[in-house]
Amino acid sequence: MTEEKSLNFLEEIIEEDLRSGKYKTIVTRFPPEPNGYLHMGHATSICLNFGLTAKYGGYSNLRFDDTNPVTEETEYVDNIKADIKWLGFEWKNELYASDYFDTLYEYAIKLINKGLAYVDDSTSEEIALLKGTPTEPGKDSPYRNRSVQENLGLFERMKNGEFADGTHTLRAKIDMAHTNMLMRDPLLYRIKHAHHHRTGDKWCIYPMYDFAHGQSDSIEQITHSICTLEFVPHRELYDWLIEKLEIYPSHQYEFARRNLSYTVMSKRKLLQLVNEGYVNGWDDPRMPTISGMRRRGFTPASIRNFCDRIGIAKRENVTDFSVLEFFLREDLNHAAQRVMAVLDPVKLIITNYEDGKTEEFQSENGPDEASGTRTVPFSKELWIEREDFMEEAAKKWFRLAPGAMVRLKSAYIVRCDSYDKDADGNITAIHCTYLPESRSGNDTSGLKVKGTIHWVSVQHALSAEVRLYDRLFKVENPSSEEGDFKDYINPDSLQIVNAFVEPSLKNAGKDDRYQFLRKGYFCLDEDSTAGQLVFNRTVTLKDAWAKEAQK
RNA sequence: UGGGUUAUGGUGUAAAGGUAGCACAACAGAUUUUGAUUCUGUUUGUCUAGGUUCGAAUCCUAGUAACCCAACCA
Repeated sequence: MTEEKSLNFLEEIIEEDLRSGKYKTIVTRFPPEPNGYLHMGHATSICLNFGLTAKYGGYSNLRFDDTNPVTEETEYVDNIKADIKWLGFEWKNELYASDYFDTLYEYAIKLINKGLAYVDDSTSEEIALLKGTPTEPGKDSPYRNRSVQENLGLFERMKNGEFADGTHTLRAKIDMAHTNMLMRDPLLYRIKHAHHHRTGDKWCIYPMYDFAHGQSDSIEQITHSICTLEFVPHRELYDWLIEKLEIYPSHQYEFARRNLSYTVMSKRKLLQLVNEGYVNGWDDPRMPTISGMRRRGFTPASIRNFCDRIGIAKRENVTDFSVLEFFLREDLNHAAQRVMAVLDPVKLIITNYEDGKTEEFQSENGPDEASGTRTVPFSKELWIEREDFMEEAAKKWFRLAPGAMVRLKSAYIVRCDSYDKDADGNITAIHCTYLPESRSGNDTSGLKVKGTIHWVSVQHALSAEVRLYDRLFKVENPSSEEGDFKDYINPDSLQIVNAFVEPSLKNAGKDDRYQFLRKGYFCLDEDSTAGQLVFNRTVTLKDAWAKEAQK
């Protein structure tokens, strides 16, 4: 069986580079800025960068792009590393752009000596003004033609801390009339008297992204530097700097960032959700962050499979959330232990079952024979799901209704005889008779019932808090709607219920995955304690009845 | 007449002049002690207009639309 899988455009480039002998082996890097948490968009990049070197040989570095000390913190570094490991990837070297600050400083001096960089005393407003606009050329700064000696002296004084923040910058000397705004004498260094999470107070000048990223790539001899489409205009500058500096020629390639429907994926927006209390932190299970998805119960494999399947290209896109859910369910279907839990309980009383009697049934743990069985206790009074009973059976309804029969999973067939209602019209109890000869495993009743429902024995049940999560936004693309994206938050994205779960869940483990039969996939939340079980719903099961009911 | 990038079913992604394919979604059916899973089948697409060619998603010409670029952020 040779299944031919087509290549994406990056794989094509790499295969050509390998074939032509341009490279013997490839090196990529994942370059997060340690100023926030990783999200699903980063996962795409991680899978891509690490996946490429795994496929073609070579290795990937983890490099923190820590050139802005004001926003960056070590706490983020640790979380980012944990997230990448959890996703299942290993970097060859853990590196920091700040490791290269000395080299970068020398590069700057080289540029000054070549007459290709100058110190500008303009304020940021003045610089912006002289920059022009996309449709109008810029004008030269009055400081543009300083001598090499003067520039050298000023740059050194910048480094020595003789100037206040914002008073001087080092700029490349390219062309103020260039059609590419980034080539209009871009800033290379700025003054920031700030404490850096790694270099401390050694520096008060810090390189800009454009004077750090490509140079770091070059220093690490990255062969394929992969980034998102908004960096396309930077490539011209990326190449210019490498050429003028005469350093190892890394090459930049761009792909379109991945968007997911019903969520937002920018650090800025996610930060707002956290800061303004719409969610409970970066790892809130509704967040598209790696940590949030982990807490929600996503598996690393489901995320990796998703990234592989949706592919990579250069056009704008919004991937349907259902694709992610598909890979989640696919993985969980095999990984999850089956258990019974009733989320919206109503009491079912078996009138012809002996008072005080208890039986034990064996129920399968999973779809594969190998997953084995577990013991579930049964008695006269059970909790069942309120939605599994209808006073008047609908068309195609094959659950409980007056006169109707259902199978209690792994136990007996019961028939509904009557039910109790309170003054408000709420069902308070359902009375049934059971068929002793329909015992699961040796059913001699000869009856075939269409419906099977889950249950939990009242006297054996454990109570648990269950957090039911739904999509965070009501619309597919909150960012493209009128007004503020937060206006489209789904008010029902979290619903907390008190459920009854089968006693085997007493020993639920942190990494265990469960399928609450017929209800969805769940995992233990970190808020869970010995006295109070707390479960998160990862994702529901597909529900054919819900669709039928809508008709 | 700023520059750049991109256009293939509802969504994502293939097809390097030769049968428009795959996945998700949707729909129909079979199996089912989970209305799950599994299995079978069906619907839906090349931005527009010209041109080259026996033959065009692909090549040419002219349009159109969307996105990115004017942070001492990355």
